[in-house]
Amino acid sequence: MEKGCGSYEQESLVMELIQGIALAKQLKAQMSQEVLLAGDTKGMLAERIHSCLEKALLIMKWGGSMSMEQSNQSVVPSTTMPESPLSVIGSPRSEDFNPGFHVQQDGRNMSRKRKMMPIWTDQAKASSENAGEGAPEDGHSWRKYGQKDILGAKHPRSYYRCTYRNIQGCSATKQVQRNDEDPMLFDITYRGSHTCTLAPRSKSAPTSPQKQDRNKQNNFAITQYQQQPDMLLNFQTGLRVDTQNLENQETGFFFPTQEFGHENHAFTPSTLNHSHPSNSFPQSFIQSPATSESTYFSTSPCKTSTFGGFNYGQHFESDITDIISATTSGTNSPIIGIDYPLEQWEGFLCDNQAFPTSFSQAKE
DNA sequence: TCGATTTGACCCTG
DNA sequence: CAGGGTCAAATCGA
Repeated sequence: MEKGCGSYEQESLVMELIQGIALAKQLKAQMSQEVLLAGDTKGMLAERIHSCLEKALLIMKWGGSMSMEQSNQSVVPSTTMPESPLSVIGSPRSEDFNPGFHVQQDGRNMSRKRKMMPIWTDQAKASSENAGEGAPEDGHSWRKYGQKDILGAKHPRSYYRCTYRNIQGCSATKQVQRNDEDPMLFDITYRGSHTCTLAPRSKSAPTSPQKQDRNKQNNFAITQYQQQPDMLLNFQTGLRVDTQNLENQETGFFFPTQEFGHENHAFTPSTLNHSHPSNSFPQSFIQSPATSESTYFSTSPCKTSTFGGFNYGQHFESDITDIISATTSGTNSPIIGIDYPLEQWEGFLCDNQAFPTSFSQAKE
């Protein structure tokens, strides 16, 4: 794989992120008691900082992780959101690195692909509108393809895939199941990320030709982890770095995808390896498809998510090697890289020692 | 008519 | 072999 920008800088970034995580943990710990007494705003903020730092770290290490062995230095996420009953899905599943593969008719490929899927869990509370109905709207267009009664579960599990699967080979799927304890809650498990460039359901997010050109220029083309189109849009058009409002912001820390804005998402990668980030800058964010839109269109103000399932286990390396080679050697893969120059990241990181300060979406 | 949903069957994994 | 995940034909509805 081609190296992106210098690994030294990237490693430094990773170190900074690790430090940030540690600091956030400290902050969270110190605040925990008062949080219990005085509401959770600060605690939530700390939690979000922590979670987002972890996420950022994972992002930073994403590319490098491909060639690294499992490390005991993993930054193990220690917490989930207090209100989240979800735990990390820690099974050693990785991700769908090549959504460009069409729908496999071959069962072996399919199972292999299934194994490679990244997994997020999310939890959304049913709104009054959709209470008693299906899964809450998350801004993406899903098509139900199955339903199954799950052993020990009171409610059946529904299976959805991206509507644009056939058109663009988008491999994103999700499973929706009502929570046993609270039927108003939906446990949502996402697999794979959206590779479709068609506009999400609730807003138009056209992919400009310039974006694709710039992607080529950036040449970060790690394509195995595809982006949410809306996320690309966020990066391209809406991202701004706000280093001043952090303390004033009730909701504080916005990740570029916005999902941390007013929803309580806990990003808890099951594994964050710490080793040399020798690969190019990771292009892809691990992002819950639901959350990319949910800030705008959330059906619920009470939503938690957990990211997990990334475990670069023994099978990972061999699996990914095949796919990486397949992907990088090809020229017609549906590459959608982050449309955000690395220099901007670096600048951002360098200019904000207390990284992350605050991402927020520039909304009109 | 076409896209979405339902549902029984089949396949894969552990 | 059991259970979960997906397929695909049948059905529904706009």
